[in-house]
Amino acid sequence: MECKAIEYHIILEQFKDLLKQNGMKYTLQREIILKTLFENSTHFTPESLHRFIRDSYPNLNIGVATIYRTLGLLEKSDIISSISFGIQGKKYEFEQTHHDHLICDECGDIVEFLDKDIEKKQLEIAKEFGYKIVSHMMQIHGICPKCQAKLNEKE
Amino acid sequence: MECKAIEYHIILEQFKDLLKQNGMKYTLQREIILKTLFENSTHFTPESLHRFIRDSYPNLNIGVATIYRTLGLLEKSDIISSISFGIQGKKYEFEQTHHDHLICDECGDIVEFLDKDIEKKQLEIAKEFGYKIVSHMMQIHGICPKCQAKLNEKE
DNA sequence: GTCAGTGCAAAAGTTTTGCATACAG
DNA sequence: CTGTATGCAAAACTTTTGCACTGAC
Repeated sequence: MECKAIEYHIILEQFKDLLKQNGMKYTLQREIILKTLFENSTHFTPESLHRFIRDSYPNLNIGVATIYRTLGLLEKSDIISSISFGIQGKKYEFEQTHHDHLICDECGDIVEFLDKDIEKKQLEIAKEFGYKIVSHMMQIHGICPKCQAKLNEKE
Repeated sequence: MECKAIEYHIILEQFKDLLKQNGMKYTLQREIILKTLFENSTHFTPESLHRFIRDSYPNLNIGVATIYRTLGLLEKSDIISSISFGIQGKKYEFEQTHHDHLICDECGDIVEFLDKDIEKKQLEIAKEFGYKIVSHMMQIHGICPKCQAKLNEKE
């Protein structure tokens, strides 16, 4: 917790600097969106993030447009990243160290993981085709243990 | 070429059988959609596929709804598969043997590849978390050699 | 003939844009 | 004060649905 709090201030300062450098303004809406993404390891869709913030800050009355605009800004600044999880649509998450996703197709549960061998292989493949790597992502879709149990019960 | 022609008939027969088995009908629209996806290794969005077919068969007058309905049907039947390529949206391709994608973020070019070591690792990871694997996918985003050259010229 | 499939158009979602107002710098 | 950011509502897209009609079986 302590650790996270410190990190957050660093992130916030970086964000403020970035805004200042680009002649942009630091606003309560932008901070709340950043904070919400930082504090919740959930993967938000623009719509779910909007709902979550409306519920958490009933007095704020934040608009959808602001959500979309800020998500775009944060993503372009590499502070958050987005991935499309198939039928669940595009989701955003705070950009921590890179990791991949294991997704349950039944309940939508998401496990994050990182495998060094795979990371290394990816670099090799990009090199082989002469590509300059920008990012990479991997998703494994499956059924989580809980849902497997549930499905077995039904039979 | 010869080889592809033979394969296509096999696929078409399988598709017809599948339709018959489920009390569904074999229609010209369905065949043309299947054929177009089979013959073009391009990754189509519903919209680009619609446009392509309208252009290729001006007399057919196929509706968007049919495109969406048929893509859904073909995907559910594991004849084609869909992936979301970030900003480029959801795209469909003929389901060949499994492979992954290397995508140029500049020009949208897509290279397909397969790496056995990564495939093996994915199975191990799923197992580790108790997931029953359904599918998996990997995307490496980068800049292709051509675009790298173009970008260098500009400077 | 029967019933699933189609095209069309309307509806439902999702994301973007224009504009007057609010508010950070 | 100035000009960027916001909320709102309209617009632009994308995808789904309802329905009368067509066409496969």
